[in-house]
Amino acid sequence: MPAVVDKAAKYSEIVRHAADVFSQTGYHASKIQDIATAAGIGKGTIYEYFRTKEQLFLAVYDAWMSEFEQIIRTRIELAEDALTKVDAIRDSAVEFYQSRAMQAPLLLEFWAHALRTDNPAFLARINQTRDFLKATGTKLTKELVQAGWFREVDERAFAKLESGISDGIFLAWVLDGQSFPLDKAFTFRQSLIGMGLLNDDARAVLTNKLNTKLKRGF
Amino acid sequence: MPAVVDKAAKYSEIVRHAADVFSQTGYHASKIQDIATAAGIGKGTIYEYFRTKEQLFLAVYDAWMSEFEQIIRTRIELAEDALTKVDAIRDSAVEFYQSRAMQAPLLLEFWAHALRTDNPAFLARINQTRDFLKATGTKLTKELVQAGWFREVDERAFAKLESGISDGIFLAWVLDGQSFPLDKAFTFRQSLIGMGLLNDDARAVLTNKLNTKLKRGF
Amino acid sequence: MPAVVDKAAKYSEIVRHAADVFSQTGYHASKIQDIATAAGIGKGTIYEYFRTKEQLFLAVYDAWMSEFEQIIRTRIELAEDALTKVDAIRDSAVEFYQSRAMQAPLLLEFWAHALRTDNPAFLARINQTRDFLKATGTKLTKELVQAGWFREVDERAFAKLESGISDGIFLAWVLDGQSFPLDKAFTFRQSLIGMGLLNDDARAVLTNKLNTKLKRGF
Amino acid sequence: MPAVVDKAAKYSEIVRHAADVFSQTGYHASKIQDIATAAGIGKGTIYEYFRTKEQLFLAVYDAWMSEFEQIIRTRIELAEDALTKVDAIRDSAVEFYQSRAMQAPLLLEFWAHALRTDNPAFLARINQTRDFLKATGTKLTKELVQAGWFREVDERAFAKLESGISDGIFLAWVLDGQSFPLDKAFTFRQSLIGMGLLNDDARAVLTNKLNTKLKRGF
DNA sequence: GATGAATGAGCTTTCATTCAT
DNA sequence: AATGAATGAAAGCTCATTCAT
Repeated sequence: MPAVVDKAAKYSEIVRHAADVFSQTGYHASKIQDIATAAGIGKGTIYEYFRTKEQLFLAVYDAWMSEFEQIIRTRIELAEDALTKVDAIRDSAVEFYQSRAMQAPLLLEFWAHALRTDNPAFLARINQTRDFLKATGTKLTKELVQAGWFREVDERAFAKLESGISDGIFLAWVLDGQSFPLDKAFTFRQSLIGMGLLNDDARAVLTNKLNTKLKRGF
Repeated sequence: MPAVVDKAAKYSEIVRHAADVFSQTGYHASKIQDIATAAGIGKGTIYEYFRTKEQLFLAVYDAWMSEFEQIIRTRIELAEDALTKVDAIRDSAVEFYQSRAMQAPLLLEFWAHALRTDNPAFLARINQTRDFLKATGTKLTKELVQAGWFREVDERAFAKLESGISDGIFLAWVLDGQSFPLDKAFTFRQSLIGMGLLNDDARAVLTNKLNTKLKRGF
Repeated sequence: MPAVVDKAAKYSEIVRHAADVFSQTGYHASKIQDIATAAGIGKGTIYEYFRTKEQLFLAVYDAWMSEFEQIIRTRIELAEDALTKVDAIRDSAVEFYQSRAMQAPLLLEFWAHALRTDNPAFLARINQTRDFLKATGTKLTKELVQAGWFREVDERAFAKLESGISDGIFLAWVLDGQSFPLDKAFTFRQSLIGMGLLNDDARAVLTNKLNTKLKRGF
Repeated sequence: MPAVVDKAAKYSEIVRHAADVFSQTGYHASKIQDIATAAGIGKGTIYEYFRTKEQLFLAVYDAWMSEFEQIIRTRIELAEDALTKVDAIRDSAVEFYQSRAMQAPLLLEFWAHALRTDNPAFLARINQTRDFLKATGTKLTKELVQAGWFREVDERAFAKLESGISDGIFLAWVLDGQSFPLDKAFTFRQSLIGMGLLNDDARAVLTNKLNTKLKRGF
């Protein structure tokens, strides 16, 4: 009666340990043997589940991003109005990244690798999440415009920018050795954007609160 | 009477070809022999100028960033008022990245490597530019606030965010296969931020123009 | 059903071929690939059994010296009295070296290497055999003194000297291109030493035989 | 007005520093650059005086051995009778080796190299000294026999053995980390040999003194 | 299915030697 | 004569991947 009975469970088990080892050591410096040892299995067994080390790398990223998307999806569904949804997305991102502080550099490695490898699956997987976020953002922006909160704006462009900004803040956070509070930075950014996009009426209502946040920094 | 007479010139020559090869092939996949061949010199000669492949990588990044900083410095000096300086920085970044579209992925590799290597010089060099940009941004923001254009804001936080946003847009541009015009994206971002930070008076004056840009997207 | 079934057997197999290649070509000039080829295995396989080329060198020496010690141990046990033991040691050394005439220069290389490397295991292994020989010689000398054959002498010093003399003769033999009969040289040395250490009574009995040997030379 | 004016002086200068570097680091680990730096000259200059690194190694050994031979020659000439000459040779060897304790391992390396290189000059140079010592020893032994000190003995064999014994003691001294007094060991050896070869009359006279030395050890 | 022994392509780095100045 | 920049052969070692058991 082994703990792991089916292929899918063992697959996940390997991905889990690969994620640990890759995160700790980096993709290039990690050895298949290390992962096998961490997973308590034989080196050859990994090749029963993954054709190459690269495929395993992809699987790790896929697992993370699938979970990330799922978290956002769940939170958005729970949110009742557009403004709450905005907060839900922001909180999802912050929590996801913060809970994976150790793994963060691996995301950079993944992006770098995706731009170099011949395997198109890497960029494809990246774009899958980007597309999801852009679609979600676009839809949400439209709601905010229609609800009268936001002034008119090219929603797709705005969503794309927002997505990029999130990655940029994350990047700065990682490169700075995570020396500033990620949530505060995201909040600051939201105040700034809000101040810009809010309609004059909404803005008038919120101006004090936003001003305070802008002056506070992060 | 050789074409290259002094060590400094040869050093730069090697860095130049290393930049080419690394950009084309990626750091890990590039072989020292490739660089030597590209530079038309012997493999051993490279080691007369750089102790390791890693050091050469660092030199490539250093050369780029030094030039980047210099461009911004020059442009800012030429600018007469704070608003023009803002444009100068934006244009510098856009032009620098666009002229190095091919090399862009290497920057990602550099960041990823910096987070993994034991050599602290990598993160140090990254922070050198980041610090320069943050300092420049902070100073400029203060000017804009004092000149009455911007409302009050934590300047350091704002500069840090702006720097992160630039990287984020760049990242999105690279990962998207440079499928959107970088300058338009930067302009869009500037309009958005401007709309948020501009004082009510300035905003009133510029609102039409900014609205148009926000609606146009990128 | 491979010819070699367990790790220990393969280990010995590699050591055996390494001994051949090292002996033929010398340690520095031998390439790991040469040894692998000689052993009919892949280069990488050697590294499954030995961490470095140096370790393999040590293993070769260890195998030789272990066998050498074993031969002496066995012979001494078979000998019935002290004088026969003396002959047993002499014969063991002569036969061991003669049967390894080809490998002899490698011993010099080993000694030279032991004095240079940071790895203390080399000198340690050398001293293991030296200590064994010194202990054996000391014990034997005591027996000869107590039995009344030898006059009084500092046994430890004598054993140490004897050990050094053996190495010295071996060294001369190797450097002379093995141009004189090793066994004759050892016999000559034994006559000389015997003539010096024998008690007056024993000496009187053996004087003719010893004189003959001394006049005969080698 | 340079300190070194002629080729011969510079040649010696290079050999001197090469001896230092080789002794310290070992032949294989020493780099030509190190020697050039130690000698305060350019790397290329060494090649004006020595065709290869190997030739330089040979020159170092040659310089040492020439000096060694010269010392013995001088001392023997100063000695008045055969017995004093014996002491002169012994003292020469002891002093030479002791004054070069640091360089001793290099002699081993030289021997090992001589047995491996294609260059016959190495073994030739070694034999030059060996022949000198054997000739000197043979002549001296003949004198001692004729003077009635020694019993009859194959003088060439004895001289050869003595030479080997000296190297053997030296070897033991080096491998033991020079942990015993070299002069005492040589004296002990001389007592032992003397006790064996001395004629009955001479032996009777010296027996007490020799017995004491044998009991004292080293 | 699981394993790990075997493999060898691959790559950085070293350093003796050359030779243009 | 002296130099040191340039060179490239050379080799130890790694590690992803295979495959016989």
